[in-house]
Amino acid sequence: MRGMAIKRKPGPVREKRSDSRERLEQEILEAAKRLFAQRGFGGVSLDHIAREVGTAKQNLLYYFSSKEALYRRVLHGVLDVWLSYMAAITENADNPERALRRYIAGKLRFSREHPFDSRVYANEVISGAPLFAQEIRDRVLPALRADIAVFNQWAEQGVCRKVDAAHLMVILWSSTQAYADFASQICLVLGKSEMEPEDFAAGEQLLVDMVLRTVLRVPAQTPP
Amino acid sequence: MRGMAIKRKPGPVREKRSDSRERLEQEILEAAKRLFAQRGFGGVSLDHIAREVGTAKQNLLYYFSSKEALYRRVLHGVLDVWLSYMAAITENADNPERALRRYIAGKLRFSREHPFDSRVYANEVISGAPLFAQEIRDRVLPALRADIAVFNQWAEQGVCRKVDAAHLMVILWSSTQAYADFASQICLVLGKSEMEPEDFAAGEQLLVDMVLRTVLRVPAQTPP
DNA sequence: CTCAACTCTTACCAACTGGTAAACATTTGG
DNA sequence: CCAAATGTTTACCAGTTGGTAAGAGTTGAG
Repeated sequence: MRGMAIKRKPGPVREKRSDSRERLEQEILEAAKRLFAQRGFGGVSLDHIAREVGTAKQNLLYYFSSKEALYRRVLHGVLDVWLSYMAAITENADNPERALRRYIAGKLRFSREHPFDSRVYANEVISGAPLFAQEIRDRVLPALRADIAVFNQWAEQGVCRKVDAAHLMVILWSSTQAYADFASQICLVLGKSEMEPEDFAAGEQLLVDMVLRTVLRVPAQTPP
Repeated sequence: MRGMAIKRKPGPVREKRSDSRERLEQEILEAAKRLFAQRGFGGVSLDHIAREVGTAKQNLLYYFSSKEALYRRVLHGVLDVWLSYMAAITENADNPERALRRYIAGKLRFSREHPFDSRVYANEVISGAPLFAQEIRDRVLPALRADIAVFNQWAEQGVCRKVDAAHLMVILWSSTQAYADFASQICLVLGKSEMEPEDFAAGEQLLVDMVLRTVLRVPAQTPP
């Protein structure tokens, strides 16, 4: 299948890996992510994941040295995605309203587009982040601290009301996250079997409204 | 053949037989709750719970007919506690500001006083509430619907701005819940090893501020 | 074509899983 | 006091767990 000129580039420090290897590795990670999201680390067996991918458990252990190693890889990928949606505030430090709007929109988009990533993250944090605290410290906290710093700067400049930025981030983070993690409950509340784009839009509008009313000095131009 | 005991049903037929039974049963439920909260249903073994209580796995199965039965009992208890903290809105339907203040305070008190209950609930919802959807439908939804109805009534009476009550409840619910479920992450953000009462107070103040600013027509008397 | 590296499968394993059956122990009512 | 009811422990089970060892198949560069 891969007869054509395989343009396996020099690659990062790795040796030559065939496309199929990379593809299967990715498939395993995807399946593992879905299952870990639903049942947590302890609730999933290697066999379970392997069957999902259509291979044998022992083959997973060829690609990943242990269950924990696989889980760590999943977590790492989750964090990559998560962080990629979170840069709005520092990128728009000159415009609080735009920064907040984009941040909320981004986090909600993450919840909609990557619900499994969100749930893996949530599961890990709920169990006390035993394997992940360090990575959170190293990668999430700096980003969060930067956001908080921007908030405080806005307050000092008088552009914004002085609010507790850390707790504001907690509220933003948790309520946007809820649209992925607690989707099954939100569906029950809304009386639907699945959330639709307009439900995310409604949540976004309300949350943006709440935050802007709280943070901005000048009333924001939100619809009545 | 021992004694004349015919096939003995392990299930409890009598209730007030002895205090010790009730006490141990409660101990088991508590330990199970703690472990399920941390690792989810699939991540905990009966043996694990039994050792925590200081008895043997087989004895758990004397008190609870199966692992799932035990888990259901835990969930049921969790929901009892959860609901007991949630009546503020309908109880104060005549006073929106007081209702919202008490609701938020109550939910946060629940998160502080019953973090394990909160996490068990969260775990169950994240995995799609496979064993719990019915009970949520029967017990949580009516309460939530009643709250939403009160909101809409306020809006119709012109006491409040018209907001999407369902999504407001999602935001309230998730952000208060976060102070239990995501405590480990909040601690990292706050740079503490454990949250203190003043952290809950700060979160409460901000959340109340946000909600009242959004919902009330007359600016609330929150501190600047 | 050849051979070594890469990928996958078969065969195991000891520890653990939820659960059953029965023996043993303790409490309790008469 | 004694027997029945209640509570706890021992013995066991078949299936699953994460993980190892080694062999078999496949691939591609020379």
